[in-house]
Amino acid sequence: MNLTGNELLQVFEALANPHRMRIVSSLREGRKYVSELAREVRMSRPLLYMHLHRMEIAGLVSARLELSDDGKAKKYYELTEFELLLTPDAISDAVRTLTDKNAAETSTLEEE
Amino acid sequence: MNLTGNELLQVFEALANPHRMRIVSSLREGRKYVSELAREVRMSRPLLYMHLHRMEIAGLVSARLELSDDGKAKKYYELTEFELLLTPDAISDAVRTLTDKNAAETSTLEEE
DNA sequence: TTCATGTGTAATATATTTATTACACATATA
DNA sequence: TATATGTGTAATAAATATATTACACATGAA
Repeated sequence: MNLTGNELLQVFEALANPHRMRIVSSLREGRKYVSELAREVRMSRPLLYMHLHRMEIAGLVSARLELSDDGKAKKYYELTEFELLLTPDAISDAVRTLTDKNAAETSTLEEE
Repeated sequence: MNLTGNELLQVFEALANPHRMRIVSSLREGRKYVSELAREVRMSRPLLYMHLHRMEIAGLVSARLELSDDGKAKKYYELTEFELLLTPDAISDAVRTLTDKNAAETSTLEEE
């Protein structure tokens, strides 16, 4: 798994929160839908959404909306299997591809 | 290296910032004193202090105040050699020792 | 004495993250 | 129809993190 500086930063940001660490732990048992997970980690659904979005952007989890037998739509979140070795060297390498701003645009033009 | 949940969280928090990632990268070249490092990473000294403190608490760096030949006191910061494998399992394990608050007190009494 | 170089911190402003509240909409069942 | 269960989001409040400014104090050299 070779991440750019910005990607690695997003992973750190995604993990730098106790709730999100617990979410990782909970999802390790298997995929769960949002309301289900919200009950488990004792969190309001809107708040959980926010946390899941951050984790999704970082690539830690992925989502999939399904229609269950009882007709309810359920959004299942699943854990990404990741494995990265964290060392000063690994971070230094990543820093070389770390841009100042997490600029949204993938523009060809680089600003001063 | 076996960290508790709270310790691991602090490491994530310490790394979840582009400046601090750059500091790790810079210190990998060798120890540096604060003003020197501030010039390298182009940051004001008070701000750098703040970042270094966070990293120090997380155990990523260590400091040592020395008296240099020219009589100036210089505070040298050095990188800790760390190596941790980041996987869902590792995080889950750590979560078991993750307390709700980063409570300062190491009290025997546990609050409800 | 003044200047350039260090350390150290308090007070404050700004920005970002985290959390809550209040909605809208859908399906199945009592 | 009312209730319980889902999804999804906008607006706002509260808490933290980040950044700046302004200090005090010290040493050596010009």
